[in-house]
Amino acid sequence: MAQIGQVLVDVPTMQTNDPYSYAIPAELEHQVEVGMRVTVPFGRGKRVVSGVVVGLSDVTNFDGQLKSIQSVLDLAPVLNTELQQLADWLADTTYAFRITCIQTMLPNLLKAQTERFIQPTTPLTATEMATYFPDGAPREFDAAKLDDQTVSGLLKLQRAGKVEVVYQVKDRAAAKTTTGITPALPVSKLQEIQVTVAKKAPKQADLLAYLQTMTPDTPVAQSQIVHRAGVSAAVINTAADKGWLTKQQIEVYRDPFHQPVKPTQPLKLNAEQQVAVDQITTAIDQQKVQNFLVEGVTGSGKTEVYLQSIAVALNQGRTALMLVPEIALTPQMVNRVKARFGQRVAVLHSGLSKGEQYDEWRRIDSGEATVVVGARSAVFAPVKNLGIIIMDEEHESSYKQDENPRYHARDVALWRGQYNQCPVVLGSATPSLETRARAAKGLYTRLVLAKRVNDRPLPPVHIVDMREEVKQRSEGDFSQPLLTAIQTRLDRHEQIVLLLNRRGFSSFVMCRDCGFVLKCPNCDISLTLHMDTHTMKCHYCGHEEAIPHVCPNCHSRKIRYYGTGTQKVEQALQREFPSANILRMDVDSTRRKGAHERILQKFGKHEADILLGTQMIAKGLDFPNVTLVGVLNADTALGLPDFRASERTFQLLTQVSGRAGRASKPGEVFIQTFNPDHYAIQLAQQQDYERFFVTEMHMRHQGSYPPYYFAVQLTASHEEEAVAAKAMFQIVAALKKGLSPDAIILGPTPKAIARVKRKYYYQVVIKYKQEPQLKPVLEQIRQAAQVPARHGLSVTIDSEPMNFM
DNA sequence: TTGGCAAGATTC
DNA sequence: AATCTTGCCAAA
Repeated sequence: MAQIGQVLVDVPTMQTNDPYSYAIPAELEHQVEVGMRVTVPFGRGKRVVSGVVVGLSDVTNFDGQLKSIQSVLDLAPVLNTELQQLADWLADTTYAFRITCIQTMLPNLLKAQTERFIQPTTPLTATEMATYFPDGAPREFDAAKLDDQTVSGLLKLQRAGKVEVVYQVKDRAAAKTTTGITPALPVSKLQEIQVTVAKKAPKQADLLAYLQTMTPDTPVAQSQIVHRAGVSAAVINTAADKGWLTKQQIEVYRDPFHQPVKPTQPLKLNAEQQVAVDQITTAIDQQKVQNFLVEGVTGSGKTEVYLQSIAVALNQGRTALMLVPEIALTPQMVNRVKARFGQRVAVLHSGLSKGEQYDEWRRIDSGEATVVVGARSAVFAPVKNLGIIIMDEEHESSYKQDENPRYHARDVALWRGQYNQCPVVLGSATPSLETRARAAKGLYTRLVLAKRVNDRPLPPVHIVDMREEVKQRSEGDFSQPLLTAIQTRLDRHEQIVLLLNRRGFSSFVMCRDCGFVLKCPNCDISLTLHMDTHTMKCHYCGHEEAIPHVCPNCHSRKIRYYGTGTQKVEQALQREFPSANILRMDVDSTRRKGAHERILQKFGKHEADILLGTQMIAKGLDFPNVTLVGVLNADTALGLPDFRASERTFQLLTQVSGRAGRASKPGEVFIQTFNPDHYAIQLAQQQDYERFFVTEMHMRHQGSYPPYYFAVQLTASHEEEAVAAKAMFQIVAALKKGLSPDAIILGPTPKAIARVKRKYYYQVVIKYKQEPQLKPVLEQIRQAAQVPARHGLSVTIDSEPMNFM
């Protein structure tokens, strides 16, 4: 039996990034396993923290007095062997702490929290008791919540040894329980009683009859019995008193899906779909690590290919993981999977409560659920024996996490495919350049679905040159052709989707006399006007203030709104079409839980004529009555300092264009732009992904950008601009010294938005092809960043960054 | 000398 | 992250 446990403590720092050795006390010897969470004493005081056992051994190379594991938080490991290895790989490739990686992989509820209490050790004076312990009991000790005087007073008492701090690690993982019922008598006996009470107490007889149908020793929830036997809780209580049945607490899953889904059968595939399914099937059959790129235009039936591929894996007794972007994880989508695979499906996404997430996680962990559908973090679902991994809308930037660990779900999916010897299927109508380039190199098998399932042609796309429009009409967000087109649809009672590209765009307040722009006091960006709350808000830190009526700079009254916010467009639109019903969908109108779905449902039922929204309306919606799609400002993203600006614009325009005329009615698309000649817009009009790919690859080659080069972004931030800048210059010096001359170092430069939440940001981007010294150099920078970190300087490393802002 | 505080080191 | 340790200041 192992004597020593290697524990990663829940303290995310460089110094504690390696496991610490703890003795395993005899009474826990048979309980502790690798992958379990434990609590351990940590530090010279009485501090207790949670940790994860990552190894067992009989020896340790720590030459000191070992402390003992205090308690075990799990009955079974929460990390299986695969996920343990994955955590190590993740920490290694993303430059994140190992414990942070593990926390990210586990459901939120398994993140134990420590609480600190302070209590007297010796009788205190009456005054001291009254001042510090008014309740006469130990109190929670959180320096941030108490005022300075109380804190210093308590610390003084602590130094005098009169009070002590005690720790408690609170595990929040709690399965939901309900009252369960088991028959307490054999069937024959129950039947006997049933006959005697039949006349006088028919309800009791009903209950007795039901009890006879139950499997012995298998409790059924009381609520179920009330429902099925048609008896009240009072009847059950009486029965319990008479000793006919016993009550006990049983664990149940919180069921986030109340409405039953009607099962569906596999659809007939067209030739292209069949080829795709056949190839994927072969890979599953042969347990081959063969990865696929399914490149299918909107409406080409990618989902059906996914579903039938999943069915193949399930038929072989294996499991399936399907990743979709959070925004596409609508009930529409989830129901399609549930309809095909029923109870075997588990869904993981942020819309579920913590408890529901934990329950879905347990259903997967126990093997009860064999199909997992979820957003980014679902890639860590504890599914065993994976037969296929699918990643839909592969190009979506939301697959990359923009906090530590900065992982890309695609990389994790490929790792798990390798581990499980199963194919990974990446699907998109507009694949990322990285993926498409890898397919070109033969790393992925490319499966093209060029035909739309109903053979409907893609809608005609019109480009409206807004430069001309502005010349002719003075101002406004709508061009004449678009207004005419909207009117036509309204007359025909057809629906319209209008997209306002909000990336890098907002409505701000500017003084027309002196040019003063109202800015956030904490961040380096202008405040956005919000008409619903009648305030100016900062989109980065949440700062809020009143709308000025007089310019704070020159006291002019001519301070006006500029730019285009959804609310402003909605008002203008309403003015143009007073009788039209408009639904607005943006960050504000969808903040409340489920608001997103409610708006879509309303629109689906044709309770509105026009759906006006931001990026979020571009994804996966299928409304047959929509015959017109308008993009109000196609090019606001093009000017951004990001080498993916063209790619994002092309993807967005192609995706929205696919939203028009999906059923029997023909559709039409209008794209308003100030850059009508830009290749991203031209090629989106022609829906020509291949030519866009070739053109953009050429641009990337010219600029030495991914996918020709790898990229790493380093960022330093501090409240004082000079400190952040100086740190970045030192980092650049270290990079230049350690890396080969072939590495291209861009910067240091202030970030595009240089100041966010009172901090200044400086960044540098390294582009490289082969750089064996990169990892050690970055590790060294990470080490060096530990010391100044406490003075408010933080340094982050982002491998293959998606966000350059 | 004491005691109060910030910077630095240490945590199996 | 949260202690404990160290080194330096001034008050007493």
